[in-house]
Amino acid sequence: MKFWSRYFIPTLKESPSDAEIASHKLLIRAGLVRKLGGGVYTFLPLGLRVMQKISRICREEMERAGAIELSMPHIHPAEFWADGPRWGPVREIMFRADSAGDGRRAPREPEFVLGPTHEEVITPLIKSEITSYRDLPKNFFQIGTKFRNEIRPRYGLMRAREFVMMDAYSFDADDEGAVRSYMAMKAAYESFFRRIGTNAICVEADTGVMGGSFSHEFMVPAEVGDNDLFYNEESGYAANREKARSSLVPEGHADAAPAGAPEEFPTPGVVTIAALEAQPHGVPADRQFKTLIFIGDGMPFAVILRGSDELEEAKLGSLGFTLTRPATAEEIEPVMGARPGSLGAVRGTIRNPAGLAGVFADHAVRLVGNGTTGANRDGFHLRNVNVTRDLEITRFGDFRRIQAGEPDPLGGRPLKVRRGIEVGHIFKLGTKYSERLDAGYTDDKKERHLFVMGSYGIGLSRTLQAVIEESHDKDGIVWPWAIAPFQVLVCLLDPQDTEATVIAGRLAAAAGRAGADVLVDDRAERPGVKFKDADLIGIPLRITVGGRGIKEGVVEMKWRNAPETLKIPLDESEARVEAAVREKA
RNA sequence: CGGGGUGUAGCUUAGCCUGGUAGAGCGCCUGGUUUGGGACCAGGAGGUCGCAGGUUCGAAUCCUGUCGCCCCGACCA
Repeated sequence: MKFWSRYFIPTLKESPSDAEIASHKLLIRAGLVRKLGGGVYTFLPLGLRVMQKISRICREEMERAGAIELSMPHIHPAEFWADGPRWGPVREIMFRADSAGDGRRAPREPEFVLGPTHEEVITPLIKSEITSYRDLPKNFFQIGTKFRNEIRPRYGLMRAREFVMMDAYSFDADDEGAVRSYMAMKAAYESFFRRIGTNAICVEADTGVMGGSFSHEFMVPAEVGDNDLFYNEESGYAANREKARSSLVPEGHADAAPAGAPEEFPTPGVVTIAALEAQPHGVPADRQFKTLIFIGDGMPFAVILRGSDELEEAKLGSLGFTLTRPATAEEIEPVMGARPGSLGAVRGTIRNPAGLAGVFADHAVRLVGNGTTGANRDGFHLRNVNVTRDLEITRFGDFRRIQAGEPDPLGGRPLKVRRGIEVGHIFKLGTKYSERLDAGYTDDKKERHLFVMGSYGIGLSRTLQAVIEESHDKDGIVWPWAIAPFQVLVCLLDPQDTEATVIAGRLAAAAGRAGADVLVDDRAERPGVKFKDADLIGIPLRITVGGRGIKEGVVEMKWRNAPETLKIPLDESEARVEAAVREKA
């Protein structure tokens, strides 16, 4: 039990000017956190209590799923990262942790870095500690601080430079085992998010810089989220934008009947889809082929889309290049024979086909019959172009950015879209890390195999804020019971009144006996101030003890998420409070 | 890192364009009146106007630089 007057809950009437979104304002106004610098926050007592509750539930669910807790260092010798597979892409977000030197010079290369995640630390550890199939599978997790020098920290804890994360790493003997570990984590995540009272949705996700074979994200729906998720409740399909597919091309689709042979026609100055759409040419965008050239690991390749579609660049990851970027006009011309705006993939028109690593077409281009594309000759296009007959396609794939309303890939129902906050991510890594670090075990036939790994993360501090974003009203936070910093607030309106103080003490004790964390507002403030603060900090159950009620022989019970105030006769009050708490807990 | 914005008391801010003694609200302290949804009255403390140069008789205000913070983009839990 805590007394407000002796505790520390610095609430604010006004939001600081640097807070933009509701949850960020409330974090600060309700006295949960204070900013130290950009993306760096102190957890005040109330915020810490919520973090601890979230962490505890997370720990319980991870342990229940068979994961084992450990704790790895926050500073890592830099060579652990230099030896790893992703030093390049990750180093720009890593903090270096060197000796400060003489203040003028710092070592050119970092000696230590602050851990942004721990694959590079745990894999060598397990490599040296686990050598036999008898010790597999294993799944290790930890809950602690991560450091990432985000290019742009934002929205309070939502994207911070220092944040609290649960990260877990599974090691299995084979792929089948790795899938089992992955599924166990997926179930643990679902249970965790449900228990803390958030409505996180699991979606198919892109693996990004982590690499690996497949992945899911857990998203809390919110307007301020920075990711679009496409879904259909009936089919159960859900994926984030980078991964979302739709089934635009019907099963058994055949090319349209050719209207004739491809025919070159002059299009001086026409270098955009829109220009070709306009008169005098009048070719609708969805009858055009869009030909984009990228460089993948140093080699140019082409991507073909419908003129009306946009490329989803993340989907190029499926091509297997480790690094892709758009090609420059200077790189394109020698290979294609023309500059951007006049490009195409019609057989025989590419100047140096051997110079291309491939021509990859989005499935949707198959819908284009007798289309128009660049002639690989500046100022000319080709009409009557048909996919199978005319285009030089290495293979089809999913490359386009999808739109809400398109048919979902499972049942063809319209996809809906909404914004979401990514709070958790699970990856099936496969052998990417174990291969690079040569981490493996010996099986019962004395043969050596690589560990098949998975890695799993939940942004716990981000989750805290996502819950606020999801659960607040105009007056303040509405905490779910399980993670509320206190579950019961006994609001003692007049702490000078001895009788009321005694009653408040008894009710607080009763709530505590029933298992609630209790806060007693014993401040010498006016009732209005106390009520406003109570709503702001969002304690689920408020018990008001005041002179007016006592005169009537009642105390009042009010749930934060319900409008009505219940009057409870004094002689029943302790039992009623206990019962209310037990029902929740 | 590119683009935009902003920096004045613990918080929210006015003043800046058009240079001339730095103002308000909230919060805080004292006294009084109040006391069931952010009370009222009176008094008070608190600011080298982010920092460094420059222009000027004189700079919060104009100029240059620099730093912090916020927003938009790529990235992420």
